[in-house]
Amino acid sequence: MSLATIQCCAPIAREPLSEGDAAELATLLKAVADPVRLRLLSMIGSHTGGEACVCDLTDAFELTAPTISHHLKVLRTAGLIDGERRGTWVYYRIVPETVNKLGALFAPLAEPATV
Amino acid sequence: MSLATIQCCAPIAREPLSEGDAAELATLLKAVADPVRLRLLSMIGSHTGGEACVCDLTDAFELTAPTISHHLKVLRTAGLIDGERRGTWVYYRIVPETVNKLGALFAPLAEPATV
DNA sequence: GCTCTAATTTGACATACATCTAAGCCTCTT
DNA sequence: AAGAGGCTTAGATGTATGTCAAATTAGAGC
Repeated sequence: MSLATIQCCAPIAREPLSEGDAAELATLLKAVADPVRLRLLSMIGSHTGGEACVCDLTDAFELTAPTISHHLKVLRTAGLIDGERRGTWVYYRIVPETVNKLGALFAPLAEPATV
Repeated sequence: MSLATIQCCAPIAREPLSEGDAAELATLLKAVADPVRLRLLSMIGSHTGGEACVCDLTDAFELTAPTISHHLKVLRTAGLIDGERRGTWVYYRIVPETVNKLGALFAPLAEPATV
């Protein structure tokens, strides 16, 4: 790691995003830019075993099952979660690699060391 | 820092977000969940001196000045950038604290150490 | 096979949003 | 003070999106 990598700002502020990268990242960000989907994501990720049943998620909101299902589909299409049917129920879990993409985009490259 | 903080997942996956926190974060994320605004943010942040003139930004897109102005306003309202008029031109710069909020939300709490 | 529950899909609707044109405001220059 | 350039605001319009009700698929158990 060179000194050049030590600076104050996130990767998004290091160099201009290409049009293509921006479009791809915007799609990912749109998926999480909703209060219900943020809560779904955090509920799935923090649930025991790292996975949650749709039934648990639906009960936690004052929304209909189709609406929750819609939001889960948006998250799954974006690659943020992955679903699996086991018997009667469907379980979702987080895809950490995709979440990390967002973390990398906004994470500061270094702490404000001595300053 | 205790051992408990060393785990695989981002803070969003640590515990369920409250309704209020989710709403606040969603507002912030909506501001960046647009390809034009992502590029604006990265162009401003990576520009020499950490600030960019609106004129530079407008020329970089095939969009009208009012549209760019609108996007800048969205970013500014979200607290992601801050603008200042100096003479004829208006300069924008990034507000790192706000960007860091997003970084903190999605950043893994620890590297996949030995695994 | 039939029924019940879990979850998704479809279609409709109201709202939110990205974009443009036209108009207005601020600053510098002449 | 009058004009010109830079930027924002206001209003209009087409598209995208969040939500629900109704219909559909899938599995479990009787």
